[in-house]
Amino acid sequence: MEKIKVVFMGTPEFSVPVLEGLIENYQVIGVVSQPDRRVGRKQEIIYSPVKEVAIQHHIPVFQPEKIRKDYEQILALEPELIITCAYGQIIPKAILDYPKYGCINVHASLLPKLRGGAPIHHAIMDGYHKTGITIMYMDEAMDSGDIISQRETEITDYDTMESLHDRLCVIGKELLLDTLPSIIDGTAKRVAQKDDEVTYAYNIKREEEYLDFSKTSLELFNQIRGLSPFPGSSCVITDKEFKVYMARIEKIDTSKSTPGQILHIYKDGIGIATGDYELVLLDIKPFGKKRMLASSFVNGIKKEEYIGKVVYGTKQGK
RNA sequence: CGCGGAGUGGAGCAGUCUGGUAGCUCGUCGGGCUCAUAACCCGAAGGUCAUAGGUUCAAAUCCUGUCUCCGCAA
Repeated sequence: MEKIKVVFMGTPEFSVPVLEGLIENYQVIGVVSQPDRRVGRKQEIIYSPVKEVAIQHHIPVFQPEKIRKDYEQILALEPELIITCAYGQIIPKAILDYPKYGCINVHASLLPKLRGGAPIHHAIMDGYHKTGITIMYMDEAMDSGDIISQRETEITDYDTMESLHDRLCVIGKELLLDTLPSIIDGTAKRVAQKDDEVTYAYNIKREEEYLDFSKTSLELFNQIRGLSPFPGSSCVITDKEFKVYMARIEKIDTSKSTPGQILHIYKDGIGIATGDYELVLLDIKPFGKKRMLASSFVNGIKKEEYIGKVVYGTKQGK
């Protein structure tokens, strides 16, 4: 049997297992990824993870600045099937209508929940207890097309954005490979999304990283885990900026304390008052330093200089 | 050359301004106490102070170059 000609569109690490799965089983004739950006302190050009994989397999890479206008090269490949996964741009109708077997998207949530660019972060931040992968037909809006298949995974208290990401990208690969045969032979189901159940998961904005200690300990706990390790949650302790990557909740009523006040220096972390219970920061990165366990950080400080001080979300928080 | 921070025993820090004996909190190892312990007591090991050069009687400390790590901005 001749292999179907597939074009893959994706950018970050999340898309890599999906692409690799396609390369093993289908004929990937082209890869589309976001344009190279200058990254880091030295403004070096780093290729996207998807582009790296494509180069390794000698697959042509296309990086249009705006695919809405610049898509002729992609159609010229004559793809029979297009798979997208965290590509980062809206695909124009001219592309959607072209392939014989359609344009299929792999999305990291149980649609119609969490439409948008940061479904993994938001699944944890917004307190979801389960999430998953959706395979769907694309339409011209964001993540709103008909659903073909879904697969769930539980979110535990130990999950971070990183652990959930790593699990979901494997599920995404498996579910896509399990689903594609039915798409190709025309037996795939096609279920419209329920409009009244839609929620959104927009890309994380800078201000969503700041920790507001007047919130509840659970909200803060979810925020920290949902942003760990990237981009991380931020706060300011004794005038120095910190990133926070993990915390735990200590069941001490702190509703009468000033939110953000440091109540205890524990052996494993820094105990801070929130809107309800104490939140203990466990895994942090002080300004200019490497990421470290809070137990290590605590070894290097004079406790009496910290206890009683108030922690803010930003320097402007004062 | 976009802006800024940092490199000191295994970990986290102080010491640097004002040059003069390598310090603190942990960890590790040995011993003690204890029914027991992540608790407590006693003791020990472990550091070319990122790196190269310069100034000096003397450099972790002052000057210059280099490397590495980190935050911001993009």
